[in-house]
Amino acid sequence: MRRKSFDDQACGIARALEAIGDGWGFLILREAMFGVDAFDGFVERLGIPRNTLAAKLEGLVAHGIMVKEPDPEDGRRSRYALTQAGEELWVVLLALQQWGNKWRFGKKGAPSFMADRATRRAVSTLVVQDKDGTPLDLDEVTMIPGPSAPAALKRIFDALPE
Amino acid sequence: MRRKSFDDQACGIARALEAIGDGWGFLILREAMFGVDAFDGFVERLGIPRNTLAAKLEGLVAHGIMVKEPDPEDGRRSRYALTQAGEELWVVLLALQQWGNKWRFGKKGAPSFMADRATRRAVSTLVVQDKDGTPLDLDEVTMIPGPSAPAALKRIFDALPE
DNA sequence: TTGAAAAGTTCTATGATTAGACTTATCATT
DNA sequence: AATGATAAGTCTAATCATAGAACTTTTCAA
Repeated sequence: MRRKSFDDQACGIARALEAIGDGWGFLILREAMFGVDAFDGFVERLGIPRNTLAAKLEGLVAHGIMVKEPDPEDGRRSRYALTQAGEELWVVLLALQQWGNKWRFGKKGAPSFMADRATRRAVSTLVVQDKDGTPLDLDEVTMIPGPSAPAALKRIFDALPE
Repeated sequence: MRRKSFDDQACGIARALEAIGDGWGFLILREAMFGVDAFDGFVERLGIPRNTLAAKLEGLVAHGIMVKEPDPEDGRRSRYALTQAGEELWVVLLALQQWGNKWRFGKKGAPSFMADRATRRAVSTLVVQDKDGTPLDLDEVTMIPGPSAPAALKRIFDALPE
């Protein structure tokens, strides 16, 4: 059955996930951020089935994360590029990578990481902080309704445990 | 058909996605981070089918992101709690939320956001920076093979365009 | 002109997801 | 002690998405 839509949820996380699609979406973005822009490029790098890729790219374009344009130098090609919104997703990918590199490779350590192109030093670890720059822990943070939140949502947040 | 595994990919992003599972995985984590710890709690908050939830929770536990333990005060209940690894995923959720809040709610603005529990001010926007604290842009960053990278992977990185 | 490359589309088999009814064990109430 | 309600799943059926591979169409290069 069709997967339930996350988009109705009044939550940026759900909306972001709806736009990206699924795991393939993240991996397509990863490749796009590091140079791939051709259909067959994604197929080769990811091993994704062609029909699946076509559907995922269509979704990313529909959600304004990528744009599709004909290659001016080769009429056979299409080029897929990140929009501004798409580029800004690199923070999400970095967060995923830092977590995966820390927790999913044992003592061998990570086989790859993002680094400053100039110095070739790893990008620094993301930290969550206060407006004043004080680092925050998960238990110091809560979810708060914004100005546009419907009353029902506010009640939910008031009822939050912990 | 069974979705292709991302786990073989020598990349922290793919490994993280494999562990989290899919969109439901992220949403389950979101709820777990803000107080939900019971099976029915997830069902009610997410509207997720019970069998799907059972499968997702099993996956999260198997990957060391959550733990399942009997409730000492009520023999009917199980409690699902985040492990250290699971808690550290909140950076990923925050990145997703900040992106979704910025790009997916139009001019209405976001209906909810993460805030400092004490001051009730929004957590500050995540910034990618250099080891020295200099902010970095996507085009100043590249993917680099780590010490444990197999030779084949190093060749791939050498061949990276841009 | 012939062949290869690029970007999809089409096809089939199979696994995954959904919704809702059902089961089992435990708790609370009479 | 019996009854009903809760909690956490399991089971079943229909529907959907995915994988894998072959196929089509357009464009380029030799």
